Amino acid sequence: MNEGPKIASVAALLGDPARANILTALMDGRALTASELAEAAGVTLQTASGHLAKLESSNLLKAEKQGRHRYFRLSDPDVAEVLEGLMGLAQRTGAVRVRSGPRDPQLRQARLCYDHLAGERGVELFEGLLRHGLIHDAERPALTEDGRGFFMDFGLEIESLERKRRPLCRRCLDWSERRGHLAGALGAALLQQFLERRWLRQGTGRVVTFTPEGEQAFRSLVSSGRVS
Amino acid sequence: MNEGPKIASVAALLGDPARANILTALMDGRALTASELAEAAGVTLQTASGHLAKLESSNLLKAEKQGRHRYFRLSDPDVAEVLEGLMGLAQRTGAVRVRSGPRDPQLRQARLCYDHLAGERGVELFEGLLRHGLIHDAERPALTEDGRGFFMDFGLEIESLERKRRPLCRRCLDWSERRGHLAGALGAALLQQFLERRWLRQGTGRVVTFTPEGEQAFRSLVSSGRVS
DNA sequence: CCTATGCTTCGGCTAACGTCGAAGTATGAA
DNA sequence: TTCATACTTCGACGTTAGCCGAAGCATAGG
Repeated sequence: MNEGPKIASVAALLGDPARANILTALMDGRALTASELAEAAGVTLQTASGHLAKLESSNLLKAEKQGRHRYFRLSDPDVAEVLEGLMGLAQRTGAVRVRSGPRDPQLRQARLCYDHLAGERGVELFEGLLRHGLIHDAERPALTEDGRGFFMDFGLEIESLERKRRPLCRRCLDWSERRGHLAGALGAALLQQFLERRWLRQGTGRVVTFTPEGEQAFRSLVSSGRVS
Repeated sequence: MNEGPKIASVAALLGDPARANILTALMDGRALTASELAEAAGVTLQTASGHLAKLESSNLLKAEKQGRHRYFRLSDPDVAEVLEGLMGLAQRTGAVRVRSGPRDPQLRQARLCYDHLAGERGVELFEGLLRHGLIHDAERPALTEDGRGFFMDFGLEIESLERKRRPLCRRCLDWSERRGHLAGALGAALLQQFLERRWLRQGTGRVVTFTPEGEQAFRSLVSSGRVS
């Protein structure tokens, strides 16, 4: 009979609960590591690794190596569209809709990206530092003289950070904002400093939330390039 | 994490080759019987019945009883759209596109619908008979006096047909044309007559093809209401 | 009534695949 | 180098689910 492309293999790929969870976790366009996806899918790392290999070799996912992590994202917006369509069908088949928890908006706002700040706040911070000349070059960021002084005043041991093999500054793509945020040794040290100053509190999982004082101080830092 | 409706169960439904074949066979909007779908899927009737039950209870298919047949069709155009989307993904995953065989167009043109003529030709015949007053009432068709004479001249034993319990005329929905064609005892007898006169030759499966003479005679019948 | 046909249900067999423990590779940090 | 972390590969176990034979309804027609 008349048959188009075989949809069965693709659909079977999407039909496994673990893989479906992985894909839905990536639907907002972010890139996540294998470990994160394993947790999202509720399976062990080995199992997730197998799934990710299948999804990648079917061109549903693209992988990108960054350090010792592998970041996965949907290979194309089309994939997300089909997933959307399937969700539409799922509703009418009686599949339960799980209410989007309150954690997700929080996650987009401020979260840990391995060891530095990501999300809206992470992007704001990065762009604020650039704007006030504390770092320069958005693509290959580096510390300026002004920035050096500022961060040392802020309590960071810049010299010891520079002796590490790890690059001081690095741009990390923020997948919820599709823009850059600050990674590298400086990014990690800044996050630590934020936590020590109790500007930030670590929530469940990767979520971090600003304390009221932290919120105020962060605003000041971003807008004026200074800490009050 | 943030999860929408669970796509896994639906995708798993589409992920079985037999079910995928069933669904793709229905993608053009036609309604097919369980047996036809079993053949299309390449499985036995029992197996297909199980699949159809699942697809129906998931609201991907709607069933309609007609005599001792059950006609299945996609419950909604949305379903076809999602299938289309999956085909798109399937192409890039490297799934092979099977060229549309030559049988399908033939099938749309002229085929057996149980025991009478269906497809484009079936619809043409039905509408020709109506137009020339050989039958009347497209919804609940009945033989006219003119028609009675015509068909008896044509070689049909109308009187014995009328003694049967089976209704003489019946309208049957043609799913490739979405219009009516002639069923009932008269429809069956007409098909028999066409075959006996060698206007029609039975091909593989449900396909029937007109012979050159048959084509000409059929044209004349439809356009003028007479046989030359 | 009877037979034929279309379809469904039941039961058991089988194959496929997701799962995880354990071991192996690669990268980063000290 | 040494240790830790991130990830992959291998192997085996276990569940799932598709599949078909056989038997059971339901409808059509004689």
